Amino acid sequence: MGRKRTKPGKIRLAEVARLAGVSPITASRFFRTPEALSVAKRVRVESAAKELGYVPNLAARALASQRTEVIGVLIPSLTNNVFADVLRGIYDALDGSRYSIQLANTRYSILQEEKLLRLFLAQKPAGLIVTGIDQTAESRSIMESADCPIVQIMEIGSNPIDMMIGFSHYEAGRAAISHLLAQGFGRIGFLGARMDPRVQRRFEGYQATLKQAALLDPRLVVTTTLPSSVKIGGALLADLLSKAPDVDAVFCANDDVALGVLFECQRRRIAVPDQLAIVGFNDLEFMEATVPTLTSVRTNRYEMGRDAAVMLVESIEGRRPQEPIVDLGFKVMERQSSWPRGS
Amino acid sequence: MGRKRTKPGKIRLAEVARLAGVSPITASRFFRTPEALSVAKRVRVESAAKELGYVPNLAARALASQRTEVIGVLIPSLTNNVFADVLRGIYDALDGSRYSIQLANTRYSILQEEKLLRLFLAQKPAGLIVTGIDQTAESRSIMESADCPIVQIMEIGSNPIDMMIGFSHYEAGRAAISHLLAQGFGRIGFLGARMDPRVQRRFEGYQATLKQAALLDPRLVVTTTLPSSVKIGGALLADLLSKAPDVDAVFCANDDVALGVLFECQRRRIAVPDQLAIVGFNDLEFMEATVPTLTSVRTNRYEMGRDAAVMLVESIEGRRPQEPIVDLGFKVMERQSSWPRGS
DNA sequence: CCTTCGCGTGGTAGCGCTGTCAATATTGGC
DNA sequence: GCCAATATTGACAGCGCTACCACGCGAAGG
Repeated sequence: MGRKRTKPGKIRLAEVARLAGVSPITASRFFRTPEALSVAKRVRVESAAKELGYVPNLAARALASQRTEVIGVLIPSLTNNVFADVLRGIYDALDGSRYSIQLANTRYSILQEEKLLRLFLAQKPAGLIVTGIDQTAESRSIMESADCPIVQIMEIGSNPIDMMIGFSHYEAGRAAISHLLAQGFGRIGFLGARMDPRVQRRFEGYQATLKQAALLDPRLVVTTTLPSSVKIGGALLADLLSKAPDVDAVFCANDDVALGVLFECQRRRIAVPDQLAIVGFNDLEFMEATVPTLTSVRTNRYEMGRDAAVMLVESIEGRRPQEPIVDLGFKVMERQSSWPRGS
Repeated sequence: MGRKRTKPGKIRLAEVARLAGVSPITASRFFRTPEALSVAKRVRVESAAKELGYVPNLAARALASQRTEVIGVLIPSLTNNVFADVLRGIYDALDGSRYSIQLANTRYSILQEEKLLRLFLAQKPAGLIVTGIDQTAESRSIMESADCPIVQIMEIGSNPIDMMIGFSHYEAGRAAISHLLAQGFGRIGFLGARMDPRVQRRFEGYQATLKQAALLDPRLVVTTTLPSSVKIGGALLADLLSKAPDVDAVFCANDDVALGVLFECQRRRIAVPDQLAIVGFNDLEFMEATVPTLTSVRTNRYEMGRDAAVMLVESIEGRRPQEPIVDLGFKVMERQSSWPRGS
C-alpha cells in the first residue's frame, strides 16, 4: 500500500514554511503574490527560502494551478536568419521573467503547425506566439477557443486571432518596386525562393506596382519552392537572364538570394547596378558590407520578437494592450546596388 | 473545505480507463510500457483514448513520476548560424519522440551558463546538452551530481562530464594552416572575432603550426571580442593590412569574417587568391557560391546536433553508447580562394 | 459601543498521474 | 492433475503545490 517516496534531502515549500514559522499557504503566496503578505512574514519567508535553497517544483505548481508559465513559440524554420533575430528578441524579452519558452518548428507546413498547436495547447501554456496569418481553419478555431493570449508575428492582417505584430509584406514589396521605378529601372525581375505566404505577398506587391506602371511581364518572374540560399540566388538569376536578357533590375524576395545574384553578376561580369540593379529583402547584416553595397528592405525582426513577448506577458498578466494590431513597418535601405542608371 | 475544481469536460486517464473497462493504472501503463499489457487491453485502451481524444497531463505525470521528458539545451548564441544548424539537428532527432526541448541562451557567459544549469536541473530534465568544455568548476560539479545524462557538444576534450560529441578545434586550425602552407603561402594572418574558447583553440592550432614552420609573426594576428560579422571581417582585414602589408593569406576563424574579408579585397582591388588567399571556418552555405569560391573548414554541425540528441535519448533509455566521446572530424574544403600562388 | 469592511492568514482537499507491492490469471513442467 | 513460475492487473497512497473558503483582527462608520 502506497510508498515511502519522500526523499529526506528534498526541500519543499512546507519546509520553508516551517522554518519561517508560517503556514505553507502563506509561503506559497510569497512566491506568487508577495504584495499580499505583511512585510514581516515576507522577510521571514524570503530568508527561510534562501537559507534552504528552495526551488519551487514547477510540475506541482502546474498541476495544482491548472496552468503553466510556458510560452509556446511556433516558427517555420530554425535555419532562416530572419527567425533567429525574432527568437533573440523573444528570449531577450523573457529573460529573467517567470516565463519559459517552448519552441517548435513547423517547417513551413500548416498541417505540422496544427499538430503542434494541439500539442502545445493541451499543456495549457500561459501564452502563444505563432508565425504568420495563414493558419488552417482548424488551427484558427483551436486557437480561438484556447484560453490564453496569442500573438501572431511577422505579418499583419485584418482579423487577428488575438493580437498581431508585424508589417505588410505586400506594402514592403510595393515599396521595393516603387524605389526601383523611381530610380529609373523599367524591366524589373522578381526572384523568389521558398514561396511561403509572406514571399507570396511581397510578390503580389511587386505585381501590383508594376501592373500599375504597365511594366508587368511574366517572363521577368522566376521562382522556386526550394529554400532560399545564396546558391539558389545564382541559379535563379541564370534562369531569369536566359528568359529575359533585357532585365535591368531584380527584386529578390530574400537577402540570401540577393547575395547569390550579386556573385552571379560578378561571375558573368555584369556590372551592378549599371547593367543590373539588385534589391533584397530583410536587410541582413551583410547587405551593407558587400561590394557594391546592396539595397534591401529593412524589417524590424528583433523588435518584433521582443514586442511580441512583451505584449503577450502584459496580456497574460491582465494588462491587455490598447491596440491588438501593431505595425512595425519597414524601410527601404537605399544602397549602391540600386543607384540610378548612369549616375 | 476543499473545492469542486473538476471540470466536467476534462478528459482524464480515469475516463479512458472507464471506457476501456480497465483500471486507471492499466491505462497509464498503456502510455508508458504498452508491451506489458495483453493485446486485448492494449487495443481497448488505445481505441478508448482515441475516442475521447485523451491527451496526458504532463504536469501530473512529472509530479507523480518525479521526472520530466524535457531535454535542456544550452547554447551560447541564437544568432550564430553555426548553432542554428546544431539546433536543427537536435530538433529533427527529437521530432516525434516523447521528449521536448527546453532551449536557453548563455550569451557566451559561463556564469550565465551556471545560472541556467541550476535552473534546468532543479526541474529534473531527462537529459542535458551543453555547449563546449569550458564550464566553471561549479557548473561541472553541479552537472556531475545531476542524475541525468549530459552531452557536451561542439568540441571534444579529454575528460567529459558524461558524453561528448564534436571535433578538435585545435586540429582544425592546424589543418587550415597546413593547407595554406602546402599551397605555398608563408605570411599567413589570423583574423578572429568573439574569441570564445573554440576560436581560441583554432588560434592555438594556427600558432602551433606556424611556429613549427618558423613562420609565426604576432603582427599577423588581429582579433576582436566583438561578435563575428561580415562587416567586422572587413575591419579586421583593414587593420591587418596596415600592420602587415606583406600578408599573403588569412585564416578567418569564422566564415562571416571570411566573407567580409573577400568584400574588403574587392573594395581595395586585392586579387584573391593571387594577392591574398582566404580560408574561412565552418563552411557555411554561401562559401561555395562566392566569387572566387572560398576555402573553408567544414564542420558537421547538423550531424553533431542530431547525434547528440540520439546519444542522449539512448542513454536516458538505458542504452548507454559504447564510446562516450565521439569525434565527428572536419574537412578542409579546398576552393579557389586558396589556390596556389601563381597557378 | 457595536457593526461593517477588508486585510492578512490558515485549513482542507484536491490537481491527474504513477511507484510500490499485492493479487490474480496464465503457462509450463513433472 | 498439481504446483511453481511467470505474465497481467489492480489498490492504495501520495508527488508538492495551490484554489477555495473561513476566520480573526483592527479600522472606519454610525
